[in-house]
Amino acid sequence: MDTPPAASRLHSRVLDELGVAICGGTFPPGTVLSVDELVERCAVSRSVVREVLRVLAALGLVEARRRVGTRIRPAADWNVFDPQVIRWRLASDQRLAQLRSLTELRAAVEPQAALLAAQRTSPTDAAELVALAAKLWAAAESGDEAGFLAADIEFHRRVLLHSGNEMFAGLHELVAESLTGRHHYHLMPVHPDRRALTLHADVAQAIQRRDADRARDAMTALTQQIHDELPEVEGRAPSQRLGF
Amino acid sequence: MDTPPAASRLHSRVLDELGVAICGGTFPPGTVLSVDELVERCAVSRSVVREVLRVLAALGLVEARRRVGTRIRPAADWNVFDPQVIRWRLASDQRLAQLRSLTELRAAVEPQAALLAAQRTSPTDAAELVALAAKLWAAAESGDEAGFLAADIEFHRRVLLHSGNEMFAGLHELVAESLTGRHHYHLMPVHPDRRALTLHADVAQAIQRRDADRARDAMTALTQQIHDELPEVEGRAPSQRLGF
DNA sequence: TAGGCCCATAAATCAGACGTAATCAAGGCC
DNA sequence: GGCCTTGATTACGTCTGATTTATGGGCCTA
Repeated sequence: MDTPPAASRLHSRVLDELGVAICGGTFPPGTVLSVDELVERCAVSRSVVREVLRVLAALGLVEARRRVGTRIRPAADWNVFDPQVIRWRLASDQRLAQLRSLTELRAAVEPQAALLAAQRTSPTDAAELVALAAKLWAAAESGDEAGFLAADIEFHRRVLLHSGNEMFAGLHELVAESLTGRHHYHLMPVHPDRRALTLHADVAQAIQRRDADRARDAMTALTQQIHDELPEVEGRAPSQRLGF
Repeated sequence: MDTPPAASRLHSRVLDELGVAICGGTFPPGTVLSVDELVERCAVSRSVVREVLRVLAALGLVEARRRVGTRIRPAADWNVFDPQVIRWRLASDQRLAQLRSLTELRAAVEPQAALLAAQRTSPTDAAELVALAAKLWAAAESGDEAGFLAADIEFHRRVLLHSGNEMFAGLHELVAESLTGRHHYHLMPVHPDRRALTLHADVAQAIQRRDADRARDAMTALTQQIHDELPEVEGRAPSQRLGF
């Protein structure tokens, strides 16, 4: 079984609780949390609280100082590339702004990844990419939403993995979270349009034919379209609660 | 004082020790480390070891399983965007490959960041960017290596920060580590050439004049040059020890 | 007012105990 | 003979109490 048994219950529960609270703004930067205080509030032992705080510190969310407590750090210091932090932020009322950031990053990274994949991937992997694009097309035509999302995630994931660059590859979870988030919050078109489907196929085909420039251009067009489809974020609107 | 007092001694010592060992290949993926074993080897208490392991688990370097121990995870699962992980990997014998990866990522991200900065940054910040490019030029002409490195880091950092995208901004540490690493391991040209200096100035000027496309193109040329200057990595050469 | 000393405080560390789940192997059943 | 059940074992997970350490702020002196 390759399923990691979902970490220890208490630790991950408290970690998630605090992560969501911090990223969601319940504890604004500057707030201090003491260990004893959290022991009471979360009804767990000091070990659990301390280990959670250590992890949060590693993610840049908090900073422990002797004699004062553990202070929430400003958002600029957070490790926004950590998948866990991304999830917490997507769960906050900043989700739209977060999705726009993620999409802008994708628009920068994925075209380059497609270019590199066209130069470096193996014939077998390229073939599987073409197959995935076809599967995506089929899922769209048959209205299989879940299948479409899964194939979409897998497609973009593979392009990143086949770029032959571990930094790009390390972004595959980020892209998956981004797509899942977009779907989960109903921020993507119900019926994926034909152009997007064509562009996915173009990317796959270009990679298979080693046409690096065309792969990059197709992916650029694709990510640009994804970006344009996101609803405008109106300044710092207090987010209309969607019921999630 | 804004200097975080360098974290607790034991914790950071053991964390760094294990991080370097794992990223350096001393413990290949699959190796299991038990808490008690580490307690002896590092001569610290269980709390310290457990907190360190929790952090390493959060960074994706290890995975704890009941009844078996804490196992090193394959490198593909590591959080390669964590600044600490980046440092550990730059300290390993994979440093050249790591620097190439970082540089390829920069080549994808920084041009887009420059484009966004040209659209979004304030006049004041743009002016400071131009000043920084000039300072860079001056440092190069007077042969001030340390000053050049500092100005270089600050220049690229600001472009990322002024992109108005927190994901790009979150990469500023990564770029700093990359530049520092390149310098520290003597992998950059001793005398920065005139073209790189010109391109820095071009980027700053284009941003100030809101010429987004020119800012992007200049940054593309710049990152491309940086990439081309890196020595070729010969397959999986066992790395000629440089004395560091 | 400036500078240095003292102390209360909360994190950092240590030590030991018990709970819990996953592994492995022995034994029985089909 | 092979598969399933079962129980002992093991190392992580959690809890608790004590002790050490560094530091922010108050207080005292010059």
